[in-house]
Amino acid sequence: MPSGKSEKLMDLAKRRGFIWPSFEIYGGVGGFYDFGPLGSLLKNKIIQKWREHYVLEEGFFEIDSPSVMPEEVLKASGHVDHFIDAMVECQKCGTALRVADVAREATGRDIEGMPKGEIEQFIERHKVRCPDCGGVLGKIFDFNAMFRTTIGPGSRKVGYLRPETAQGIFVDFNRLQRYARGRLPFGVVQIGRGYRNEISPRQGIIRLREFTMAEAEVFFDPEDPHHPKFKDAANEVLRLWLAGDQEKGKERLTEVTAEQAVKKKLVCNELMAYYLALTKRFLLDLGIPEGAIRFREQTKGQRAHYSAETWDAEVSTERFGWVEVAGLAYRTDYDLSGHAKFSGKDLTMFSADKKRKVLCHVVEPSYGIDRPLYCVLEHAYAEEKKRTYMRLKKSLAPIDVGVFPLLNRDGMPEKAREVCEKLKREGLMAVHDNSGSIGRRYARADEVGTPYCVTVDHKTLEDDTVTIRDRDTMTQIRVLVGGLHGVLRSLLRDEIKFGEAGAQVGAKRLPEEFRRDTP
RNA sequence: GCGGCCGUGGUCCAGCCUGGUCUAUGACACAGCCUUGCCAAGGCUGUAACGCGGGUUCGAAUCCCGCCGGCCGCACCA
Repeated sequence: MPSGKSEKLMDLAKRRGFIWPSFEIYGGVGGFYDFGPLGSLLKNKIIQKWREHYVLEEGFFEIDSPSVMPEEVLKASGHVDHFIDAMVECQKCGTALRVADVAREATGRDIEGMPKGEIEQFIERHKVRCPDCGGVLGKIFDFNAMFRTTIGPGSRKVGYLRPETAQGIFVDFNRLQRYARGRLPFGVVQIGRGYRNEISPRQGIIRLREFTMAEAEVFFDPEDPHHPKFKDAANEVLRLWLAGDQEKGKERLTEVTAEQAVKKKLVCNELMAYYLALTKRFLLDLGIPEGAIRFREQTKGQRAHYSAETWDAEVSTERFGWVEVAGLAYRTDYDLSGHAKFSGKDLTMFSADKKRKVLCHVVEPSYGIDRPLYCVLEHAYAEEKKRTYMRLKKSLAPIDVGVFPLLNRDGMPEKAREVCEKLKREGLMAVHDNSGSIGRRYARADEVGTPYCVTVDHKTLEDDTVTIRDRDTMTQIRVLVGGLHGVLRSLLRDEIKFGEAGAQVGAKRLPEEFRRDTP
């Protein structure tokens, strides 16, 4: 058995079908992971929560655009030119190396960001050779981290797998702004896969070559960066790690409310502050504890080519330290201007309020889905004495309820199966399990975070009641089968307290108040 | 991509140095049956592995090479 907590978590995740290495029978490929049956359910629930915040609450428009994009789009977005590393190939042994690495190893100097021509001179002047075989280095070439492909037969039409879903939104801007009917700000979201051909992926599910992202582009008038519901978020406390403090090597966090952050100009505008607050709420909603959340301002050198200010939402993990789970970037008019220039189309918008044309600016809250999923698993993982269980939020648990017979005889298995089928028909994710002992079945359910277990026992056969066991407290209540679905539903939605949802187990008769079929 | 370590059933591991009774050890997990009146109990039975490819050898889990993958450090992470 593995010893560390994170090893045991990963063991559980693999064993029980949350996360698997992809293409395993062929030895696997780095940077790719499969979600197993439980992982898929969990991932979908996380996405569902995100939709609740951004599509329902914020009223943003969700679109779904292709993963393969023609070259022009990514030229305009700057990805073809900026999403790159300068590489050099050894003329003798043929290995490709990052120029900046070779140069640093050989000369101790950092040439990051140096123009291509100068790099070649630099290599020449310092006689930098291949660190593997000592061979002469060839021409500098760019390694673009996008996966390249061709569209249609032949190789004339170049395409790329999108590195972010955002560009699919920007290129639809004209149709979207018409859909928004002149109202600003408005937001558009897209949930989908993005692709980045990492040179060397590491850290399991944290650095993937193909991953799911949920991105929101909030379009606004740069002269009016207000959020209509800002007061709802104004008092949310944000823990900020300012760029200035990072540059000075200070670990200090600044705690301010969203409102203060704007007033003190720690954050560029009200919209940014609002979405920082919303991001915090989303993470809390996933069950990440408040103390494990912070916002780190990217320093100038860390920021993407399109960004004027970026905040990373980070979650503290045992295994990987602080993990970036979302990036909130002030993209200004970079993308719309770029696409306007490259396409020749007018991408301004007529503001119904201001009665004038506006070139929108963009604040982009962009979330990974895979990383938060890992964080959720790690924070939910709990060990108590001999018990291992996932303290997942009820609304995130892949399985809602397990249904077991107490014993495998006297018609209990049949009855349990019948109850399980009924719950499934009512729309609950219910699973039946009758192998091993009752204790083992509870343990199996605990391990994957199933919040409730229903047990059919002898009393069920007499009075049609079953017990419901609570995952976290291991206590039980007894309810009528007829009202079971309603009780479970209310429990799962946190509408009633467990102890008040049914009769105490051990009571000789079900008290009157619980003798009704629908609570 | 570099340097170091590593890769045996679902999981964790023994065996490797010192090739051969290895038709591969153990534990846990899983499936079936028995048992079982509520928290991983017990009994029996069963499924199941030497990362991939090449080489050395009469013979390779074991020695050598390449590839793939993993972990740690460096770098990268728009």
